[in-house]
Amino acid sequence: MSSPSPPLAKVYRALHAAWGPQDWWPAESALEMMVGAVLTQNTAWTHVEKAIDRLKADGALDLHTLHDVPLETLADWIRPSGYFNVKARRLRALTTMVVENYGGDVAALLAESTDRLRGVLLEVNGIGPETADSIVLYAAEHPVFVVDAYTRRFMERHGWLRGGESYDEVATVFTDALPKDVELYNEFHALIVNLGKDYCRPRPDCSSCPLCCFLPPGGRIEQRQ
DNA sequence: CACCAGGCAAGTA
DNA sequence: TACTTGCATGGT
Repeated sequence: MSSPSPPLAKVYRALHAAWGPQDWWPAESALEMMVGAVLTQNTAWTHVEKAIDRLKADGALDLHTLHDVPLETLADWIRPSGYFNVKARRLRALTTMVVENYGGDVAALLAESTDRLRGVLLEVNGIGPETADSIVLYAAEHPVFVVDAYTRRFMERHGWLRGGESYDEVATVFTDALPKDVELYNEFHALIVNLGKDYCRPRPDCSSCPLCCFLPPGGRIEQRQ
């Protein structure tokens, strides 16, 4: 027995009709995309852009440069993205994995099967499920659904999750309800992030919210504490 | 001034 | 296993 899938295909169409393509992931290369995935952990994207701009300005957005410079130098480049000491170690762990196991060839890493790629990324200290799946979806372009805090909040507010589900359980709700399609998962995740945390708060006029027709039975979306 | 952003790992009970 | 805490800048 399984509970009915939430109407995620309809939700996606409503969001996409309202806001259009989100143009994720903004990056000129797979390496830049992977670096951004680490730098954006618990961090606003505008700050990540500053850090990536600094790397580019110094010609440092290169696997071997990132791998060879002192951690202190790396940390200084990425300072605007916050947690710079932690993230310097995480980037170093990532580049070390690519150098030691893939001869420094990012494309070779991304050519792994979905499950192997996800597993290899999760082995890297500092890469958890969301960062790994962001790389698998946006860099390798395999159809995995990226679950973040916004995804859970959005699903819980609509009554489609109770809360407390594991990462993989939440991802499965999406992959069970939708076709396995890279473009779809790409746009849907971006649209959910675009919803943000303060959408559709109870208010007299909710006409600007594209999701009013998906309110839970008997009411409006629950207000956050 | 407070709050928090496209998380994760390590420590504690 | 299930919480809690540290990490840090910069925008609102």
